[in-house]
Amino acid sequence: MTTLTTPNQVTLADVAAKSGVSTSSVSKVLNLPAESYRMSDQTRQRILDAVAELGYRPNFRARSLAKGKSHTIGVLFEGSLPTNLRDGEHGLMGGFEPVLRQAEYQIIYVPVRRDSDDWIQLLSDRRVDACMVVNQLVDYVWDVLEQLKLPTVLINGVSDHAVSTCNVENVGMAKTLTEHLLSLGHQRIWMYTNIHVHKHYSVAERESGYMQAMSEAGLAKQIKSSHLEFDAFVAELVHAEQRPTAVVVYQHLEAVRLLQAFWRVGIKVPEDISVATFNNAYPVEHVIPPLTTMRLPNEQIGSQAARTLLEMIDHPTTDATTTQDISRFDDWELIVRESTGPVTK
Amino acid sequence: MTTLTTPNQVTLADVAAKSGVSTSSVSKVLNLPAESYRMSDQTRQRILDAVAELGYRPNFRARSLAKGKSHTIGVLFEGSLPTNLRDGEHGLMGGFEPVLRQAEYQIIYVPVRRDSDDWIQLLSDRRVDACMVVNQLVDYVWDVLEQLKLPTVLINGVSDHAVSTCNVENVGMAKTLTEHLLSLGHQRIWMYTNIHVHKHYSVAERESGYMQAMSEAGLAKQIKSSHLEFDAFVAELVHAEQRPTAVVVYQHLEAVRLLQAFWRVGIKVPEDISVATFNNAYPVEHVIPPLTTMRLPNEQIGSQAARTLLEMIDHPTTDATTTQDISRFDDWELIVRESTGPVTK
DNA sequence: GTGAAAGCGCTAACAC
DNA sequence: GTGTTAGCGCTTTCAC
Repeated sequence: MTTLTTPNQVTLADVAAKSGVSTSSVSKVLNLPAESYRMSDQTRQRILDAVAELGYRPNFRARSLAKGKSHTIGVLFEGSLPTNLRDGEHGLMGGFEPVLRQAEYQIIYVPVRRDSDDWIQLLSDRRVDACMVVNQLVDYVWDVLEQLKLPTVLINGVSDHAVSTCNVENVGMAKTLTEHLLSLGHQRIWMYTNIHVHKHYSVAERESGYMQAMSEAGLAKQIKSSHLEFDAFVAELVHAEQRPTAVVVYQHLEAVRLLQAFWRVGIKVPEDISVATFNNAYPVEHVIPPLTTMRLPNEQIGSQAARTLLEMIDHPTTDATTTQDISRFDDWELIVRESTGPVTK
Repeated sequence: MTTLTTPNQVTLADVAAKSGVSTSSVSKVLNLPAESYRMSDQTRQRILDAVAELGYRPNFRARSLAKGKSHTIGVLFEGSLPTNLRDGEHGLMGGFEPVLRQAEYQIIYVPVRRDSDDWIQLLSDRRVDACMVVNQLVDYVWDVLEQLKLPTVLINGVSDHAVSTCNVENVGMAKTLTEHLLSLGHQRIWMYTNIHVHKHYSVAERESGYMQAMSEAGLAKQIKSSHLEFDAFVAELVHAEQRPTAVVVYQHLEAVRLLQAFWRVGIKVPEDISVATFNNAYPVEHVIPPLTTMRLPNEQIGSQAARTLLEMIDHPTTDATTTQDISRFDDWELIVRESTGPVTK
């Protein structure tokens, strides 16, 4: 921790005056690599001392203006702040904020909407240098980003457009989760996704992982993946003549609700049915019973996305497609809790 | 929705050129009230047309530089993003963001720490115009804000210093919640606060409300407010020779955990014990059983805080204490769910 | 090795 | 009524 000096409005000129040089010399010392210009070690030291002594910090805005770069990146999402951006201490934010802060980038969070252009104004007013798009890149957003020629990284989404993406490897993850249930002796395992809420590439991928695991276990005939609304699904399950003994739920929000729904009708978890889901976010650990989940590598994804973006900003290519890089993260982790147990009959 | 024109880098000069006037005229039209200068309606209209036609938007940074104000406000908090800032769609953010956005203020979220001065650098680099401090104003933060002479509003906290604050009226809220339990016939009602986690002025206030309600019901002797660690409290309650029939929990996080703890030891909610808490945040509605809570007026608080802050920025007073205004919000709401029920024995 | 000067896009005082 | 001018704090080119 440096001394808590008054973080006053010291300017470059003050530093220059104090060290008896011009502002341009100070600027060089502060911004350019030492090799790229010539200056006596003496002067350099004098300048550095003055900077330290005055507690000088560059004015972010003035610098942006002069450089013609805003040093701001926009984080775009549809609707309200996605829960995977942050849960508790973690989430994507935990990954990209430190990286961007480190690189002295400012972040603005931008909710996008089809029927308004507030968000376009915002991107425009702030002259953002680049964007991270979270969870999906819809067409009207893509159109704008392309027009603005903004470097873009898509996080946790897929797109037909030539855009770099950072994603979870969902297939393997879902397969692992399903295999956990299989290893407990379950055979009638359903999968549930509230497709009305979650329209996302990962739905198909997780289903695919579930199906692979089932097929490999010789249970292809048992495969059943429901896309009903929540209440309809509960009704379907409860009244099934062959009720499943386990269910893989696409997302923790529905899993939590499912526990409550089962409780209402007297179905015991895990005795009557095991429940497993994705995303080790609050409150999966604190519900009744604690949920077995897959921890997603959100922080890694976030930090990789930020690094990719910085890279794109530093090395702009005219040919957008060459910068496109697709990362898949597979360092998820199965966390077994009490919502899954051995099949009982 | 205006037409989606390319939000290009149109400058004031472009507008000036297009409408055949000087940049200062354009600037006047855009920034000053019509009464404060003279200009022919014709020219004004020509300028307005050009602005519209070119889709001109001022460069936020250039404007800040010229005005010497950053048009940025810092939202300060200790540790990680407080949950009351946002839960789901609501929370304090839902209150202040629209107000500040409307006033064209930018928000930066600043985690503060005693043993580092990153955050001071951040405030300093960005030359924030003012601050909102969330949940508590600790001394080392106050010292800095005072030194920087930053207008400040404290949200959901109290302070000895002369600072404007926006708070919940906790006493009445806790009293109402306790009265709900009393009206169900409960007499042995405990209160629980994990004081190791929550060190906050509202702890005492909520306790006070609880005590008032108990006293007025002639149950002063039954008052018991525990400050133990979570597990110790559970143990104390479970093994009490006279177990309470209801418990008021300071915060929803602990209430959720309490439900789980009771489930583990076979205590039924609400048959054996009723649980009531504060903060109608996720997942109180989805746990087993759904929790009775008080909805806090977070959005109102947030928007009031933002308005107060803008006011302070616009009308700076040399005498800080005169600007101090204390608001207490009491439009909370009791939401009764299944975790509270009539006393059974 | 170092500094002068122009300019980033805008605002505001002051001329005319 | 409208334009000129001088900055805001910084970067960068280029001259010395």
